[in-house]
Amino acid sequence: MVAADPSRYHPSAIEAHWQHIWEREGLYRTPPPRPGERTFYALSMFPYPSGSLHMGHVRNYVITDVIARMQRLKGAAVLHPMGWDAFGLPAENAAIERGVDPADWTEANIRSMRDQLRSLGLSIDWDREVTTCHPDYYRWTQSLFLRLFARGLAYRKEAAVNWDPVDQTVLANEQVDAAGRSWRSGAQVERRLLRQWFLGITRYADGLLDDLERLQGWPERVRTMQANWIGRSRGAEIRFPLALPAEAGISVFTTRPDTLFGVTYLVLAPEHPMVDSLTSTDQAGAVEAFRAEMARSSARERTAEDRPKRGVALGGSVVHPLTRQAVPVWIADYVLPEYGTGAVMGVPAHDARDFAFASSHGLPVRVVISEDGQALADPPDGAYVGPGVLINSMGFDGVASAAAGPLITAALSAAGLGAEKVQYRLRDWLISRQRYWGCPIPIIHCQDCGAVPVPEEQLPVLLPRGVEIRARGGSPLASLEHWAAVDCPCCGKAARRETDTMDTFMCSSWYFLRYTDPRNSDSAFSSEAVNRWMGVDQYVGGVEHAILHLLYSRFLTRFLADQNLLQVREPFDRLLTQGMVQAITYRNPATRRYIAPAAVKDPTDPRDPETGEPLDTFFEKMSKSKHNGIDPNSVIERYGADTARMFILFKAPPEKDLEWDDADVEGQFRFLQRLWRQIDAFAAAGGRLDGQREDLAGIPARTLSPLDRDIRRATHVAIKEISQDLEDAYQFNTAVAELMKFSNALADLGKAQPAVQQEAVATLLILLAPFAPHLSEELWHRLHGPGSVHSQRWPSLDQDALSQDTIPLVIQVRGRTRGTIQVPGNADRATLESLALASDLAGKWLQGARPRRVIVVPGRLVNLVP
RNA sequence: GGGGGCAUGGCGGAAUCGGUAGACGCAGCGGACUUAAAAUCCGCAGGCCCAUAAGGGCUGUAAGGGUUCAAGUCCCUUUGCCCCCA
Repeated sequence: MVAADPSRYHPSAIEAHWQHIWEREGLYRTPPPRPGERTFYALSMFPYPSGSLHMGHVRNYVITDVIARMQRLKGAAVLHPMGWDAFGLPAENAAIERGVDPADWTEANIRSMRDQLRSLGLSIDWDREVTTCHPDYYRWTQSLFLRLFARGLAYRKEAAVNWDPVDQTVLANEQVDAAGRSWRSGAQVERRLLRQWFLGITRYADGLLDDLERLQGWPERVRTMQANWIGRSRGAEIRFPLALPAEAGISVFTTRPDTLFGVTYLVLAPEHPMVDSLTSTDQAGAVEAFRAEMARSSARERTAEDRPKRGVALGGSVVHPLTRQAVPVWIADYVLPEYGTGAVMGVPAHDARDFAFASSHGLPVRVVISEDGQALADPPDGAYVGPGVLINSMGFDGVASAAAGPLITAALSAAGLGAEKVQYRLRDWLISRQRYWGCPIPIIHCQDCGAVPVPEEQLPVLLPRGVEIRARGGSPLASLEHWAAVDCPCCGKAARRETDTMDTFMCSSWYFLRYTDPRNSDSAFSSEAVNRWMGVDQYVGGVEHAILHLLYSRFLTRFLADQNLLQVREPFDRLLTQGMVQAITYRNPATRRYIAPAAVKDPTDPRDPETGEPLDTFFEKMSKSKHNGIDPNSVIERYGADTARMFILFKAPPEKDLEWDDADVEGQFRFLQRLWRQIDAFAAAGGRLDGQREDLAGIPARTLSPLDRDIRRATHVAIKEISQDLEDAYQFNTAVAELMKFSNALADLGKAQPAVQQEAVATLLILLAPFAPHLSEELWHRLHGPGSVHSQRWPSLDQDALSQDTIPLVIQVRGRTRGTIQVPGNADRATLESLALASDLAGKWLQGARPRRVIVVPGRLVNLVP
């Protein structure tokens, strides 16, 4: 308890006080769950330690904290940890720009962010903190890599990769945006051929796709996004031989084998190995020039749909597998080497992209499907992609297109020129990064033995300290001879370490497993601990991780389950994707410059402080460039963490975007002050929460005075509504509204009998505890409540307390509401009908007519239909 | 282009299985307290219309249509916005 000025609410005084006490007493240390005890794993996506907490973090962690606190009150053993996604480029960029050591920079950021997190009053067990850049963590990331390597799921291959010329590193496809720019540096990404490490996620594609259906606790749209990303399509692989009956040829994948007879050309990726042998001498120059140009542009650029499809004929041709006619071969920008077989068959009549390509290059269009089976009189003016009946297709004419695919595939199969095939959009996961500040890949390259794993007992392969990091020139580790030079663990000869580090998504794809057993030095986690806590009951984070982080985590969880290292195959049972925190933004429409809100004098008529021009206003995600960021520290300093928490929860439902509004923050602060005064008045009148409390549940509601009964009803309505709001869909906004209603209903609290007062106040403080943990704890102690408010039991609902002698009944006439009458709360249908018919409202609106039909909804309404 | 979602007062948002639309809050207005202001407390409040008033009527959930005793909620069409994939 804090002494100063007891009648006023001073959050700054009480919050630090209670944070200190909770920590000292270990209130939030995860209890070892007893046998049979219900466990609950509440997890927030751990942050990158950038050094400053922003409002998006606050929203994320407050949501998870409310859930964790509520589960504790409901008697569960709760795991609610926090950690740091601590490898990554910003630390390295800081090293380049300011010469600081990435490790020092990261540690300092973690310290300051940890302090900021503490000031929010989160019920986190800090003893379980996990930091991915610490050797005692990344030792196990390396071990995980070696497990994958041992099963052939980590492998090296030469690949055309996305090269970021600014950050001097390779990027995964997912890290390149639609405009072909790096997600981090914003640079135009180039394509290069490099030998890189990959993880075989495609081997798990079917399982990852099929099990999405079972993730009923995930938002539909996240599951859809993952399904699209995996992109399974069924079709056929078809071989176009160079000549018959020759063996060799070009294989294509198509989802439309039914259009095979419409093929008028073939297109290869410029990088396809067959390009040289199919290029005629007179086309050699044009082909070479085109390939050189393609090497400079990214995959996204090449396939962008709004630009013309460019290509060059090679001069050579292949043979159609069924018609045996010659098919000319082209190369074009829109075919990518790593996609399918790197070659597609061109069917301009039935594919929009092929039609566009054929039109601009004068290639013939051959219609083989028509809606009614009749041949078309005129050449089509666009591709027909719908179903129909085959024409011009040799023996397949008249067959429905849906049935034709398997028939044609079977014919090809018989000829040894094709087979059914399932194709995925998902690629294997490229994890090599030519950077310093990441987890070293524990591999040694030996002239004789090849890629040799570092023996498990030699892990971790420590990241060397004191390394000079330059802006350009690839991996800093590669030039570190004393580090890279080692003996081969197999043959003992001089060998060289792998100098690439891992994609940080690798580190963040298993951290939730480490939390269950964070200090284990013998293994990544014990099976006992991991199986006791996994899967995560509630995962909370931003929707920006809907694809990558969540898919990678699912993949590694499945892999470890296959290794019998854990029992669950899916890591996250329920997922909540919280909306962005937005703030008001001002922009001068003429200059397109953003104006800081502080510089705008009159928000009702916002004008440019320099020119006086009127400004556009809208809500956008907080960011430095838009000058609209709100610093959580300043909000906490001014109003306290409890107000910030309440505001964020109340202002919008958790999955929707939230518009920051200072006036609403103020309003929330006022509510907490009002609550404080309310409880203070109760205390001043001698109210306490210690000692034996009378059990009101046994006393029938009708024996209480009307006021006692009203207050009890408000108490139990609050229990019912708030429990419901926190049960299935997390509706924190309406839960806070119910707390306000409850408080408003206690205006005459002091006139109620002591037992009713005590029940109301204790209930109010316990229901409030997950939302405003400091305020509720302080008031609980002022009233001499036993122990901590956070160690109480969630109040249980007394149905009888909700009962009312009379309730309003809506009278409708012909479905239109005409008013209400008071009826006994327990009246049956017949009584309700006769009361409704006898009412003044019925008399007025029916004017003596007898209703033809009467609909009675007990407890709600009676509808009279004349 | 394909897939998914959303649209409710001046604003953020409520509304269980179709059953009094606008809970709760912000902003606003009126009153009390005060020398005054702030703070606090009490009250009003979707729109339009009638009435001196008490009160009453009509209308209203992007637009249009449908199902139903009853539609913000279900179905169809249109428009606008957002997200994902191309």
